[in-house]
Amino acid sequence: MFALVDCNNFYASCERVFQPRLEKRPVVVLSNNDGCIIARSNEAKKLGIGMGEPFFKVRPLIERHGVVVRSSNYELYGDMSQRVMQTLMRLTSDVEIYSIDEAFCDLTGFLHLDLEAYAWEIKDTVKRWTGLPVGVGIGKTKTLAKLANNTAKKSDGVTVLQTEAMTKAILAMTPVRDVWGIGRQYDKFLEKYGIRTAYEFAQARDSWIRKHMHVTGLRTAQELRGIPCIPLEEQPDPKKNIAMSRMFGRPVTELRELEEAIAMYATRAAEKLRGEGLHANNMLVFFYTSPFKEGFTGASLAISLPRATSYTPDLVRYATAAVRQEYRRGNAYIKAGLILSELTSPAREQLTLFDPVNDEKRIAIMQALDTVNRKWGRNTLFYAASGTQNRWSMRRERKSPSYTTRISDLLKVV
DNA sequence: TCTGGGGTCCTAGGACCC
DNA sequence: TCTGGGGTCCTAGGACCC
Repeated sequence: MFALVDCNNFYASCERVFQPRLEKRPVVVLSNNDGCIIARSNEAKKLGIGMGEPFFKVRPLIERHGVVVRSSNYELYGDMSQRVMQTLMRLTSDVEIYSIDEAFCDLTGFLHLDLEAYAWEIKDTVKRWTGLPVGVGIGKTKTLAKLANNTAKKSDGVTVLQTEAMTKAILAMTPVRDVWGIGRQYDKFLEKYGIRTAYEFAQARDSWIRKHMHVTGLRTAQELRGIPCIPLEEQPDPKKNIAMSRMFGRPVTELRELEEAIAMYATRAAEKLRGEGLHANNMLVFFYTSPFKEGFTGASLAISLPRATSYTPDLVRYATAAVRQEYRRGNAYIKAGLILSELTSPAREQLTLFDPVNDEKRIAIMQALDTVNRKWGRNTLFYAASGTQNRWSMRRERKSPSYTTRISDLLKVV
């Protein structure tokens, strides 16, 4: 048996923990650059504010109903997420952190318990220790636990798929697009063949599913039938890509600003890379103008690095060179970014024959840099290439304080 | 005027090898 | 009458997830 624990309206709920006056009020959280709606409290959902909708489109509705709007505050959400995960690890043994607001638990060692009571204990404890509401779904496979969690959200917060009959009943009630692994395209496809519910999908012929939806689709069907195909993964696999991209706060036309931005993204990506203990062999640099406007254009350049590296100055140099090569005067760029790929572990890399590089010195410099920035905050030390003004940086006009991660933002009780 | 960011897996098809 | 068989590696693109 697996449990899926999922925080309700996670970002919106995080905002509420430290501002209880937002309780019962509609709250939404915006994406980076204050562009789209990415989280909504139940009250906001009821008003008809859709997930992913551009802020400017729903703005009249939001103002009419006095909806509370927040820019996203990942410092806060990341820290609250850790608290939830730590709580779960105290309550059960095997936990897979699936996303910032969700975790799977393997309940193999807990089958002697009353699972429903146990689910309630998880829910109540997380609420008490972190202030966040969660839903708990339990089923024979991860896909069924997900499904149960879906149901839990609509009822009182806990659903356990104990018996075959109950599982079947819930499958028959669930639209197939709500199944984990079935997205918009497959939903459309399945509808053509008259498959509308999770139950109907689970009944489809294996060879037919395999042919049209490949092995992943077949796995999903098997899981719905109660046959586990997707194991719990406690240790995350090493990352295969590290990306860093942002929309600009306003269009960028100057080469120098574009270079600054990409230098900053390269710096941040290099930090992530070192955090994973990996080196990159490949870099993709891209930037483009607005796809919503006439004359949409952009550039992307893949660079095969001559030597695997996580050394910030190297990455900054290649990234800015790519920008200089592909930049075209007269374009108003709205977004830029880079992706590091072919990540390898330094221990098993091939050195080039004539390698003039003093690795020890470079490693020591990066360690010092990371240590200072960890202790004193991001960008305490930074490369001049990323500029000092950053007029292009993203908008975050309605951000709440970093209550749990900055001493200056601590909540004051007066 | 204003439309997010970061990931994974799978397959088909081409290039190439013996 | 009618062009072998069996592989690997790589990439682009499509699907999905949160």
